[in-house]
Amino acid sequence: MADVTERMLGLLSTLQTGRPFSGDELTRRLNVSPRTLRRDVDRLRGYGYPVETQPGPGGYYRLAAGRTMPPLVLDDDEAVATLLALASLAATGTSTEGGIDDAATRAYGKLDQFLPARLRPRVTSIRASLETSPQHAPGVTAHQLSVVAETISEHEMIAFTYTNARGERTDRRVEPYRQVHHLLRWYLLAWDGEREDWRVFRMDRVTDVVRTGEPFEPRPLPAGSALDYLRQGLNKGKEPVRIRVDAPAATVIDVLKFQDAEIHPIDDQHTTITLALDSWQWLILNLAFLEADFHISEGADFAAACRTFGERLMGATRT
Amino acid sequence: MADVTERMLGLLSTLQTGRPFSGDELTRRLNVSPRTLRRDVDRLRGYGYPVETQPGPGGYYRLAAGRTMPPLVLDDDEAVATLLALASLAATGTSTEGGIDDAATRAYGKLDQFLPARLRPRVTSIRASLETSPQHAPGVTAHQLSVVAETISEHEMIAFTYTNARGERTDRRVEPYRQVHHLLRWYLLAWDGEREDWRVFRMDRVTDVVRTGEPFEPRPLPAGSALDYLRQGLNKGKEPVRIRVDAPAATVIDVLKFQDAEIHPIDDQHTTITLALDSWQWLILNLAFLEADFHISEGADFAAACRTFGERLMGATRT
DNA sequence: AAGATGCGGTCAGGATCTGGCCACATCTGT
DNA sequence: ACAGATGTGGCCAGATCCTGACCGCATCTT
Repeated sequence: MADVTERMLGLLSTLQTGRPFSGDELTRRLNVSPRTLRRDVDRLRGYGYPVETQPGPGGYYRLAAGRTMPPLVLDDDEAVATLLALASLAATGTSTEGGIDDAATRAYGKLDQFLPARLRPRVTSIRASLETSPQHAPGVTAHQLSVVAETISEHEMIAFTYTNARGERTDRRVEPYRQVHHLLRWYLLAWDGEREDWRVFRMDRVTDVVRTGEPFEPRPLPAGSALDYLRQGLNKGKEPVRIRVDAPAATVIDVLKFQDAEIHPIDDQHTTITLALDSWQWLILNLAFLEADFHISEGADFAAACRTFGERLMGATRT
Repeated sequence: MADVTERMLGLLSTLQTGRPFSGDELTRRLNVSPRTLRRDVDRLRGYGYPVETQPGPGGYYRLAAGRTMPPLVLDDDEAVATLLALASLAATGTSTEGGIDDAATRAYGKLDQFLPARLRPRVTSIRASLETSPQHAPGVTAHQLSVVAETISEHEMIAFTYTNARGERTDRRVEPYRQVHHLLRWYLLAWDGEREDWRVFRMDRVTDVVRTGEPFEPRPLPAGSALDYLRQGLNKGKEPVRIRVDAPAATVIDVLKFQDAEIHPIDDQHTTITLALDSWQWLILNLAFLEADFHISEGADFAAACRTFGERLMGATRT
């Protein structure tokens, strides 16, 4: 009895010629019974190969090659971009069965079979010459993301188990609205009925997703986009802060150009910054780049965060 | 446990990427024991696929060029991964005409034609429900990357103009060896004949690539991999820093995801970070986000910067 | 030398495969 | 309409293969 995989590879090779073969002919080639041949054909179909048949006199099995690889209208750049996108995603994850990175790896290994013959040498040369830096990111399964996407489209509630950052598990039942990809993480924006509020979940902490079959009436999103809401969630509160800096206004404007702040010169060498603080860490980064002394005139919470972090920095350097 | 044939086809796809994979990584992807993996590799060898290995630290399995691949189909997860990869790459860049992100955006819009009809509803629902966060990264054209890949494969010298970080332009003529994707940037590892040494170039600073038609005799790479050499080059002249953090490794990995650092757990609640210091300000930002105590074990310059900035923060809060 | 990788034999238990048999569906040619 | 030649899929008992665990070993790097 031959190795099954070997036989399947042989059958694939035979069928990829695109010719029709009668069952009788295939059983002779493979040296198996007609029943086993039928199982083999079913097996190929299970893997996604579109094997066509026709019963009756002159009946046959045939691999519908034209449907496996439909004519592609990707131009050269698009094909290369697809390849590079897969290479990049393949390097992002934990190499777990079912993970997106695993699926991306396999797709990356197959892509040339879906491109016109003229692009194959290019794919081969890119693959041979490209290295990607591994990037650790929490695993999410392609299956879970696509199930959730379908329930969003169909306005169907889902239930799942959520594990928060401290390891506590809760069962949730929500209306799903958007999935967001942000800084190597996948998030779900959903309405939580029990809490009567919007919630953002990290998809790598979501397990045991179940489709409830229960439809919901869509409600308006809580912000312009799910991404906006996600960002707001990551930045709590907005404390008014005023800082006097020992630096010229022009310097301050240059360093704080990505910060939404009001900047006024006091004199040639001193400047006032006024802003609504959303992240003390990002403001500290800007102040670090300024490399100038400063004084916090307003903003007790920010001052407290600075004191705490300052103490921490001093403590870190003690031997 | 997957059907053996299915698993072998998946393993073939994975190995076809040309990358080296450790046994550990493959066992995780395939969800089998190490012993079974070894049998699978033997099985592939028996079918004529030349799988190379290297034992010892950094050991791996890799598929050498040789045997033709059987016809392969995209499974559901692979199709989803392709879609997500394109979505992610489309959001990464500067939206410049000709850039990879531009091509990825177009391919993302065309993916349906790529896929069997049964997957179309899934693609549609993912597209409708997914948002991706824009990520600014230096732009590179798909055309340039593929031209360079071809010259690497064909051992052909290229000429180009290079603009360094200070804006100075030089003409270069080099032997190209590898393109590397690392932390959102594309690099080229090449041998520079004039300088008689290896050089790493950022591809977004490379312009006016010209194929010279002149072949070169390949020389051995300067390190185990181009990525290793790239890391050494990027780290050259930077201060080695070692920090002990009172936080679990998983938390640290989460926060330092865009930092090129080695992160090792000491125990459940303590972690060591080892890195070459690029910018003390950016590292301080990461440490601020960690919200945990830490101690600097190595890196006198960094410690001094922390002390100075700590004093500045403390001074800023005095009334 | 220690440790991290790959290697291959052996075993018991479990899983899958096989050919034969059967009733059935579909198609073509007379 | 019918006969015959094709493909279809369930069921069964017996045979075969696969698996993880265990073990001792080889190779490579630091």
